[in-house]
Amino acid sequence: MDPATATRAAADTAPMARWVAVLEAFTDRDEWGVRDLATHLGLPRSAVHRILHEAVRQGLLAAAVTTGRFRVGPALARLAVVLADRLDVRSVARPVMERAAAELDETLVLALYSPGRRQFAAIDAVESSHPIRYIWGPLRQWSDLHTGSSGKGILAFLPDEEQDAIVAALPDPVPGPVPTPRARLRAELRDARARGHVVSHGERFPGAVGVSAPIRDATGRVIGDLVFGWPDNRNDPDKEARAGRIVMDAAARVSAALGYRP
Amino acid sequence: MDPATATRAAADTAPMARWVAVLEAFTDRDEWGVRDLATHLGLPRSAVHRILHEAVRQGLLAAAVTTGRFRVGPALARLAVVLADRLDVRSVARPVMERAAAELDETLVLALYSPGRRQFAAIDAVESSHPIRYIWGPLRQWSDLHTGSSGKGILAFLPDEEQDAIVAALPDPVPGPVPTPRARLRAELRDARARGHVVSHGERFPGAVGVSAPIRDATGRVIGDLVFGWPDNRNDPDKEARAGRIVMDAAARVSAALGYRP
DNA sequence: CAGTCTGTCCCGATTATCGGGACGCCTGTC
DNA sequence: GACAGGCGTCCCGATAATCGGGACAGACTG
Repeated sequence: MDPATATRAAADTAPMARWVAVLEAFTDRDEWGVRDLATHLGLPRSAVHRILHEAVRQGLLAAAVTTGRFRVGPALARLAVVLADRLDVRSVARPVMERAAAELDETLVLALYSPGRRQFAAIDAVESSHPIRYIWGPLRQWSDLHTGSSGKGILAFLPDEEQDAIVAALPDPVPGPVPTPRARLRAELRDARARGHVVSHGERFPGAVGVSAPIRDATGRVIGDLVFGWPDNRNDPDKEARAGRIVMDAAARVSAALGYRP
Repeated sequence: MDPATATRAAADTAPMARWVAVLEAFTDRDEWGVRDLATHLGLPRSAVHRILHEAVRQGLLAAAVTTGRFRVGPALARLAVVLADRLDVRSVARPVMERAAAELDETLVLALYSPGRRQFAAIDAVESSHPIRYIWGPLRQWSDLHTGSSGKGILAFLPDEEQDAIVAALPDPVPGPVPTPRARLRAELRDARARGHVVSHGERFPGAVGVSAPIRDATGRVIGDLVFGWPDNRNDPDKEARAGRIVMDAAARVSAALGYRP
C-alpha cells in the first residue's frame, strides 16, 4: 500500500477525488480487486465497490469474466490513447517558453530527444528581442548529445545505463572545439545532474552561452530540454544563475503539464 | 454539435456519465469553453461549469490563464500517457484469441503491422489441438503484406493512400507462389474490405488455408490482424465461412477492448 | 468443516448534484 | 456612448446521489 496515494485519496473528500484515485490506481497495476484496491486507497470497501461497478457500467473499466477483478475498459482505453495521441509537446511548451523567454529576454529553444538515434533536434524557438541574438538555425536537424548545453541538458539526465552507453561510444578524448577527456565529460554530467541544469560556453558556437534543463513526460522519461542561448558579451555570472533558475522552472512546468510528477 | 455525443450524455442520467462525456469531449478538440461544451453535450451550462471547475481542482483539466477556456491538465495527461503506455495488444488479445481458437479448434495468430517498415510480424499464437496443425513458426519475424491472408488482412484495411503506396511499390505481376497482376491484387483487396475479412489458399505455405480480420486501435488505425490457419485437407466452404465470422468477431472484440469505436 | 479470503448488498444519514435563472464582464457595432 | 450578444460565474431550494458500517453468500484451503 502506497501511503502517498492513500493520503491523496483521503485528503480530498470530494466524490470526484475518489474516482480519480481509483482510475489512477490502474496506472500502477493492470488488475485490481475490490478489497485490494480499497485498502490500497484507504477507502471503505463499499465505496470502492460502487465506484468500480459504476465505472464498468460506463465502460471505463472491464470486469474479468471469472474472477471479480477489474482492468482498464474500452472507454478508458480510448480516452487514454486518443488523448495521449493528441498531447503535443510543442503546443504545451509554447506558452511556457514565451513567458520564460520574455523574463530573461534571451532566445529559448525547445529540443526533443530521439532515443532510437541517440540524438536530438530543435523543434521550436522563441527569439530574444536584442538586435544581436542567439539564433538556433534550421529546426528539425539532428545533433549529437555530447557538445553544447542543448545536448547535455538531455544527456546529463538520461538513466545511468543509457547515458553510459552513449558516452562509452564516444572517442576518448571526446572531439569538439575543445577536446575533452571522457572522464571529464562524465564529471560535468554528474555535476549538472546535481545542479538540475547545464551551463556551457562556446561549445557549439564560439561566443555563445547556453543554459538548459530537461523535460520529462508522464512516465518520467527525459524527452528533451529547454535551452537558453545568448552572446557572451552580454554575459555575467548573475545572469547565468538567473537563466538557470528560469529554465529549470520552465522545464518543470512543461514536464508537469505533460503529466510528470516529481 | 455532434448528436451522437449529445445523445450519449443525455441517455445516461448517472452523474458519472456526464464526467465521462466532458472528459471525452477533449478527444475531439483541444480547448472548450463552458457554454460551448454545454451546448455540444446538450447539458445545462451550470452543470458543465461545475464539472469543469471541479476537474480543474482535481488537476484533470487546466484553465487557460486569460480566456476562460479549458484544456487537458496534468493529472489527465499523466493518466492518458501512462495508461496508453501500459496498454498492451498482446495481453488484451490473448483471452479473446483463446476463446476464438477453441471455438473453431484451429490455430489463431496475432500479427502486428509496422507502418515504418510496411511489414508485419506475428507476436502471439494459440495452436489448435489437432495432431496435424498449422504452426506459424518463429514469432517476431518480419514479413511482407502482399502474400497470404495474414498480410492481406492488414493491407486490405489500410487507408487508401497507404495501401496504394505499398501496392504501387510492388513489381507487376506481384511475385509469389502464383504471380498475380497488380490489378488483380487490388481487386482482391477491395473485395476483402467489403467482406470484412480475407481468405487465402496456399499463398504463404502450400496446402494451408488462411482467414484473417483487421484489428484497430482507439484512433481507428489498423494495427494488425488475427489470422486462422489450417491444413486444406480439413477444409470446406462452410468452415471458411465460420472461420470468417469467428475471426471478424474476435478482431472486433480486441479492437473494442483497445478503445476502438466503429 | 471451520477459518479466511473474496465480492456483494442493504439502508438510514449525509451531502453532493441538479438546473433555471440572475448577474457582471467584455467586445464588438451602430 | 448606448446597446446587443457573446462569455463565464454564481445562487439556492429540490432532488438524488454518495456514504460507510455491517451483514451475507460463496470460494478456496488446510
